Amino acid sequence: MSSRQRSNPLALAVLALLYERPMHPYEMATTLRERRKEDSIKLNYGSLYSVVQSLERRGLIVAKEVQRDGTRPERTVYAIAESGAVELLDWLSELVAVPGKEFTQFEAALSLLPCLRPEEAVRLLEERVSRLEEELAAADGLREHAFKRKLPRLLWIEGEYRIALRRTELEYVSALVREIREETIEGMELWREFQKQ
Amino acid sequence: MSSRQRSNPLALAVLALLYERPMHPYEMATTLRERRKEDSIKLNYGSLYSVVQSLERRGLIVAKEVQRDGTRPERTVYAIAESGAVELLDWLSELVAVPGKEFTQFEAALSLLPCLRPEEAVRLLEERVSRLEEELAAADGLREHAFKRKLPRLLWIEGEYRIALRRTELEYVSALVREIREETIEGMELWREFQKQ
DNA sequence: ACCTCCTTACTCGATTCCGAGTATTTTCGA
DNA sequence: TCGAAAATACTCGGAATCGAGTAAGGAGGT
Repeated sequence: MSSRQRSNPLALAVLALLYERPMHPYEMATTLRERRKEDSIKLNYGSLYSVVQSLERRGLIVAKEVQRDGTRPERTVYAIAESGAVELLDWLSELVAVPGKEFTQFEAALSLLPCLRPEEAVRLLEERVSRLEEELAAADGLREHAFKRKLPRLLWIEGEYRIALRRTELEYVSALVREIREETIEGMELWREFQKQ
Repeated sequence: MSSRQRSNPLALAVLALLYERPMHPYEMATTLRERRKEDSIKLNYGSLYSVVQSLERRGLIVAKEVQRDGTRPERTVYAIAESGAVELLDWLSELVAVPGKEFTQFEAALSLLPCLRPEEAVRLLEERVSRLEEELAAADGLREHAFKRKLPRLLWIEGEYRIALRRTELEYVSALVREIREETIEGMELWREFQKQ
C-alpha cells in the first residue's frame, strides 16, 4: 500500500511544507516555485489538488479553515496531522538511508544502444558530451550566483550532488565514445552483425 | 503528444524487441527478463498488454498472425511497422543525445534534509554509505561473473554507467557526512533554528 | 472607458498505470 | 501415480496522472 502511496514525491513535498506551517494549496504551489523545488523534485502542479485530497483522505493532513476573498474561489488551509509528521520523517528517512534503484532514461538508452548504427551512436554521444559541458558551465554560473546571494550551502546540496553525477556522466560518456571510435570496445563484431539485418 | 507517449520506457523496449523480429507479448516479457532489462529500464509487466495495444492503435506495430496452442489463450504476434522503426530510432537518438532532467529520489531527499534533525541525518547518511559500499562490492562480483560468461562489454555498458554514478554518490555522501559532523557546512545555525519549531 | 494581457486559483476528463488476481498447464519429487 | 509447486499467459478495476482549459480579478496602456 504505502509503496504505491509513496510513489508521488509531490506528496512528500506537501508534507514537508505543512511541517513548517499551515497553508492552502495555492500557497504550496507558489512556495515550491519560489524555492525552485521543481529542479530537484519531480512536481506536477496539475496533480496538486488531487494529491492534497488523497493526503486528507489518509488522515495525514487536516483542513483547518476555509478562507474566502471576495468572489474568488475558496481556499482551504491545511495543517499536518501527527500521523502526517510521522509519515514524512519515516518516508524521508528511508529515502536518505536506503539507496533505491533509480532508473535514468540514459541508462535505458545505453542498454538499447545496439539498435543504432555505431557511427550514429558516436555522433549522438558526442552531442551529449557537448551538451553536458554546456550544462556544467551553466551550473558553475548558477553556483556563483548562489554564492553572491549568500545562499548557504546547506540549501544547495541537492544541486551539488546533481552536478557531481553529471560530471561523472560526462567522463563516462567521453571514454565510451573513444572506445567505440577506436573499435576497442569488446563486442563490436556483434554490433555490426546485429545491424546487418 | 509524443512527450506523453514517450513517457513509458516499456514502449521503447517493445519497439526495440520487434525491431529484431516479430514476437507475441508473452515472448517479449520472457525475452526482457532473460536479458535482465528490468535492471536498466523501468518495466512493469502488468502494463505490457496495454502498452502493446496503444502502440498498435498508433500504427507503430501491427498484428501479424494469431497463434493458438491447444486450449491455451491465443497469442497475437506483432511486427514493427516502418513508422515504428522511425519512432524507435528517433526516440532512442533523443535519449542518447539530449541529457534530460533526471529526477532521483535521493536528490529530492537531499533538498528536504533540513526536515530531519542533524544527528539523525548523519546517522541515516552513514547507513546509506555502508549500503552503497555493499552494493558496489556486489556489483564487482557481478562484473566478474559477466567476465567469466564472456558477456562482451558492449552488452554491459549500462551497468558500468550505473556503477560509476553510484561510486560518485558514495564519495559525495561521505564528504557530506564529514561536513555535517564537523559542523563545517555553511547553514548549520539555520538548520538548528528550523528544527526548534 | 475600453481593451488586452497577466496572474490567480483552481478543474476536468481522457489516458495510463499497476498490483493483485486467475485459470490452465507442466514439472517433479515422494 | 498423485499432489504440490512452479510456470504460463494473460485480465481487470480502481487509482493516479497530466496537460490543457477556465473564469475571475487586476494592471497598464490609449
